[in-house]
Amino acid sequence: MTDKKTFYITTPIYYPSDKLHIGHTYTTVLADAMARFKRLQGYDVMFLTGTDEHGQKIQDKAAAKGVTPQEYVDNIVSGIVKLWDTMEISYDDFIRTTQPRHEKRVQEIFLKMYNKGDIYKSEYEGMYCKQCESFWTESQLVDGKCPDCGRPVEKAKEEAYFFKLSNYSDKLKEMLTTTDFLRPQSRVNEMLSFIDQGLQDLCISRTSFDWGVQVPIDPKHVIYVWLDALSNYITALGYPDVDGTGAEKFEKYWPCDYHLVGKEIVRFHSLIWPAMLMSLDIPVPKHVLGHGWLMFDGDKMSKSKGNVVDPVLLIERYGVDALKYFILREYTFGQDGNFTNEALINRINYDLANDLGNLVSRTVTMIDKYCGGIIPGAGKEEGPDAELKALTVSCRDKVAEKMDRFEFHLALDEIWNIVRRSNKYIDETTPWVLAKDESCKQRLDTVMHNLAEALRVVSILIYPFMHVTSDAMRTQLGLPTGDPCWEDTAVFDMLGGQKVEKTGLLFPRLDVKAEIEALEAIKEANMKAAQEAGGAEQAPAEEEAYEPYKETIEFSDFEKLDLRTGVITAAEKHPKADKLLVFQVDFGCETRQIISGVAASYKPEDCVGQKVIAVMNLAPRKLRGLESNGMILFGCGADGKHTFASADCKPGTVVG
RNA sequence: GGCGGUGUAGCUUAGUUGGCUAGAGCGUCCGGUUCAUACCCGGAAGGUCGAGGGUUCGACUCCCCCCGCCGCUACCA
Repeated sequence: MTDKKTFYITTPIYYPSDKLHIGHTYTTVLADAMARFKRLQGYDVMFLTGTDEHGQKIQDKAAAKGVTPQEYVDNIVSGIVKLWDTMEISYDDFIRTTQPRHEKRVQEIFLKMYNKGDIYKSEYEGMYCKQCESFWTESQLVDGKCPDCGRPVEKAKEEAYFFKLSNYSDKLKEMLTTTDFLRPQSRVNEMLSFIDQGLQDLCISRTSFDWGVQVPIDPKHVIYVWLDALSNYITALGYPDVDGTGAEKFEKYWPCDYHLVGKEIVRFHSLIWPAMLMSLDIPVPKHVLGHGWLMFDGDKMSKSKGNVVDPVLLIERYGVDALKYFILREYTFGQDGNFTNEALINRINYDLANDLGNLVSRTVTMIDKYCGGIIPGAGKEEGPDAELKALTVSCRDKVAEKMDRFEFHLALDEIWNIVRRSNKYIDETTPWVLAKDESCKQRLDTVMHNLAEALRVVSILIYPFMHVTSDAMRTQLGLPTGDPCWEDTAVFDMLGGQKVEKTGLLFPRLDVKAEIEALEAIKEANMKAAQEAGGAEQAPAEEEAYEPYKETIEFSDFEKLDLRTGVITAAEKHPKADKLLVFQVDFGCETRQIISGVAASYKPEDCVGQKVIAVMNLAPRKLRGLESNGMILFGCGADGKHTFASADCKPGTVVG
């Protein structure tokens, strides 16, 4: 038992159906830096990450590969663990939703909520996206497809258990408005307006697949995604205490200090998750932090485009610390960031090689040359000494302040102020001039001492962000490596007598042009591979091509459709809807008004004169106040673009 | 359409409760230095702080309106 203040931070648990990319790396690196920083400050830290391994998608993928779901996820998860090892992520626990410790507790959580009366059985009907494991109401669909991933959905109906999310609307609103639970603040309004539109109860079980945690009171159901996945944050701490071993960790670390999540899952973490906890009568987390996405050359990264950045490749080329530094220094938490190879190489060269690396190199070299390799003790203060000292020892508070606001980039910038000031200090004191004059030996020693001190402090401050480099610096300064002491950043004159050790360059300077060419070449190869990928398991675009056929129908079913050609005689934007165009279509015998959701693909004026095929006998329906009488057929691309389906014949011709 | 965010030098961006010549990094130009990874240090040029209007002694900072971009959300028979 200690009295240390605790700090609990989590990443989302990742879905192991694909290789992780730099987006996952981003979240995890942020969490890792924060965890390491808090440990350095003396907190008792619990840093949790893991994997969310259930669901139909994994069951399907495993089946396609001819392995069991467990074998399938074991394989991928081992890769994820390896990646975090490579990245030297300092997690304290790695939870997998297929572990017994999780499964039995999720069942218990289900029971608790059920006994509370917050879970009821009903029937779910909706459009289901396998990829996202999400049901959507028809109105949520985009072009009849999953609004999240754009893939086709299928109608599904099944008996299911529901969580009374709607019961918690008021409490959630109160939580969001009276606390700083959710950051950045701009997301709060989005959540509030989402609540105001009426929260629907949440479907939390499925019967259509069985790769999941069994519902304890109804074996044919498995617990479905969010109840299973979100619970990891407490099951990992041993809640609920199902085996009588006590939930010490839960007592100690809950409520969580920070759930770090990408902006795409902010909603689940700030509505469903707290509501679940309210149902369980346990405190909600202190904060949910939504961060932005990393884009690539201004584009959203996606497998199908082949512009996914592979962290392993970058680590192999530049080292863990370089990649971490770049990620933490270049981007602002909460905002989207743009990843470019040029920015990466530039950061490495300017900040790491030129500024920090070169500073260490020149300092150690001079101590070697001028002081026989031994760091001199403190001397008389003069000239710029005071300024260097003051800046150096005051840095820690500024860093801590920035870190408390998750401003990693500003925290690093603060540290680099010491680096920049030190380089300037060398120019001001000109040690090489002092070295030529024996009478200046004392001053020279003092200058060398001060530089070594500044570097010592830097080596501690960068530890949470770049511990490999921190250790390397300390080795060169003749200091012990391993966990440095936070308190040592507040004092200046600690060194004297240590033997410096030249161990080589911290960061070699890169040939910008050559590196970018090399990275571009790799990217080109990836894009080409993505395009040529025959394996349907790769790109969504490929899956699109193999979109499963719908159920076979009889000719008599087909005959029910009345398809005819027409020509658009007038088109205008729907006055009350952004995505809708209102067409007047001449079918020979009559002109009808038909509305289509294609405003993103066509300008009204470009549609006039367009020959179309339409379903004539579809029941009329009002859309935002205007009646649509029939349906015009379009080809629907994966990117949401529509193309008119047409036959080149005169209006009114029957299509069949 | 509703709600919210955002728009600052060529690029990336700081700017707390309105107040000294709007800061920084990269790029560009000029100069200095040689301990160091052709690095480092200094200086300069470059901003109508998206457009317009208002409040004020004074606004990048507050108010109104407009434009651009982004997010959430509604409409896609």
